[in-house]
Amino acid sequence: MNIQTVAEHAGVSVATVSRAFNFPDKVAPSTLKLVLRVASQLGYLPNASARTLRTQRSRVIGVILPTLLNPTFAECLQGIAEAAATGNYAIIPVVTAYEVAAELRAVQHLLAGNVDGMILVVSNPANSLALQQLQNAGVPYALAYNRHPAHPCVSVDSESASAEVVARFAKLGHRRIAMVSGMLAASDRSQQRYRGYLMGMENAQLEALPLLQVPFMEAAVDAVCEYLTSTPRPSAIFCSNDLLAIRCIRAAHRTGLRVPADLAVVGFDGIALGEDLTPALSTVAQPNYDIGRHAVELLISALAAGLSPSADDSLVLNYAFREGESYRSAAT
Amino acid sequence: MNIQTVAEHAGVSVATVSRAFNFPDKVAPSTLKLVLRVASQLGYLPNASARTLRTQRSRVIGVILPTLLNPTFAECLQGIAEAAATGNYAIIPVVTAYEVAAELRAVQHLLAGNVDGMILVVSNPANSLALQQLQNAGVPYALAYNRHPAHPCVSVDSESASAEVVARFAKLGHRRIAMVSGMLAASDRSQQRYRGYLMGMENAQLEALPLLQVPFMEAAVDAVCEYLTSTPRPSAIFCSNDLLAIRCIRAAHRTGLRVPADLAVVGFDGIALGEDLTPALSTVAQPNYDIGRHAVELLISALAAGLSPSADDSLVLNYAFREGESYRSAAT
DNA sequence: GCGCCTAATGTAATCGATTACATAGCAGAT
DNA sequence: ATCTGCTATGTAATCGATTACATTAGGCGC
Repeated sequence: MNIQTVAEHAGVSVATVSRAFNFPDKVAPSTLKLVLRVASQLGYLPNASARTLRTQRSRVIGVILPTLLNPTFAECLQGIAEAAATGNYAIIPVVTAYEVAAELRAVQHLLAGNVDGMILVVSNPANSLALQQLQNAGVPYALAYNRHPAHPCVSVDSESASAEVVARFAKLGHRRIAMVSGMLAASDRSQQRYRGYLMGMENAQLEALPLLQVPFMEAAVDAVCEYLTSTPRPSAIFCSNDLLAIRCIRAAHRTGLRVPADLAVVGFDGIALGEDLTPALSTVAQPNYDIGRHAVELLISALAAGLSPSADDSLVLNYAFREGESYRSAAT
Repeated sequence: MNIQTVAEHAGVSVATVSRAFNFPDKVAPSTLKLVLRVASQLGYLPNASARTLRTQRSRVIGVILPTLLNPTFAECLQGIAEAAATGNYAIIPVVTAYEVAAELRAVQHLLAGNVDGMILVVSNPANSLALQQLQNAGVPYALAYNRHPAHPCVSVDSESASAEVVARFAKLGHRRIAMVSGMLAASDRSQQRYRGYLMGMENAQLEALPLLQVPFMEAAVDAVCEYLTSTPRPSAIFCSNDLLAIRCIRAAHRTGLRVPADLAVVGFDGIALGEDLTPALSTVAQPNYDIGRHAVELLISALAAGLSPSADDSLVLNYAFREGESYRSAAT
């Protein structure tokens, strides 16, 4: 079913049919009604590829993110999906499993796919080949979670947030405050959070403990168990994300420690599930949904104006420390 | 950058360039090398819309699912995404928030978007307008999680699984076994699980308790708290999904009950997070990732053969009862 | 050396929209 | 009555690929 057929059935030209759909007030009201009736009778829907080919605009946004198995990104993608739908855009998500090679492939693939713009969460914007590729292709984009002065980013101030967590721990009397993260090399966020931790410790005049980097999520519980049975053990743990925090709590229980009585645990991300756990997860809650939503809105409004988002458009959203129940004063 | 330009730079015709990309063995090796070199120098990538327009195949799969805020579907989408990428397909996901009107809109939108096929999780395949629409558009599709004899589905036997859960409870001495679910009307899965519960109770010669239907996730904890303080309270609760189960555990703690000592809780879905909770969530683990993956593989292999998946292609995957720690013998 | 077959390449139609430009018709001004 | 200007509509070029069909050039058998 194409525009030609509709035109014939309605006894008008293809131009009129096209206008009926794209500029309804450019055709006589009677003609408009006729065309729309015929079109819906025939079940006509304008062919997206033809339109894209002609107009050079696809109304599709590519999305590149590490994984959907972390609810943080799933929540973010939900925000992206809804905002895109609202703006009449479709999305094509691609997952990278935190691998930079996959980021590059994804960009390449999406570029070939004629997307109008892209939202991405990259490993590290500072040295990302994917972003470079994107820039000299001239395709508009916005980063989510990442933070870099040279790129349009929607993020939160992970560093301050992390320092604040440490400050709270310190204020409650914790002295041995440890940090657990994934591999620092895998993400700029972990790095920022670690810097925040170090800063927080310095501010509190406490000695930073060696960072525990967990290479794989699956290895987390065992690694933390081992860490907790070494002496002297920390009284508080700050985790660079909520999934790790949940595993720390599990590790604590497994080694016979009660949370928060014997060990305080705070995460980072604010996944929705955390609130329903027992103990409710204490965490730095990022507005994951809104990070996605804002990134899309940023991109879409730039697209509407016919330009690319610039670094000046970057947004720093507020985080909120979520009290939870996995955290409290140091035992005395 | 288009095929024309590449052809000129390489001193060949557009047909040769096209063949170099699509049928490399139909051009002389020397020409092939030349064309590919020129193309990569110019950064040429075949325009997807033009190709789609001409070939009538987009290599895009539409995906319709309720939400990404439930890790069940996020895990499934991860499987879909990876399988699609492996098969060289892109995906366009659309979320419906469990609303049938949104399902219909999504189908319409994706049909207009020239997708080659669709994967969907609908509210109820038995009376889905979206599926009808899809069928008379002749677009190949496969359902995930849904179960219906007239459609190609990838699912697990929710009914048997649920009956099995009840049987296990009964075997451990539980007599007052309750079920909590979302609104039954919202999904065929809940209905199947409820039927399984009823069947299980009958098999165990126990009296089924009235079903607690929770209208919104946010209302779950309060609703369950109220339910648990009514007398006589159940000693075991079977939840139609893991998110509810997690909230039941929270509700139990809030009303002063220990899990599993005072109340046994079993969920359904097998979200990855459940394993890391304390107590580890007991649940009917569905292979969420594989459900997505198989649905895509089913669809892709039908597409490759130039036809639509049929109801006969339906797959019933195995579920596994995950023991967890939120469940044990009734107190005596 | 001639004809035939095959391999390599080229020419041009085609997919289905959008849109610049052309044209027709009609109202109002002069 | 003629001209001007505006509205409604039509004609045809165009976007960038794929591919049926045409053409050319060697290779091989006889």
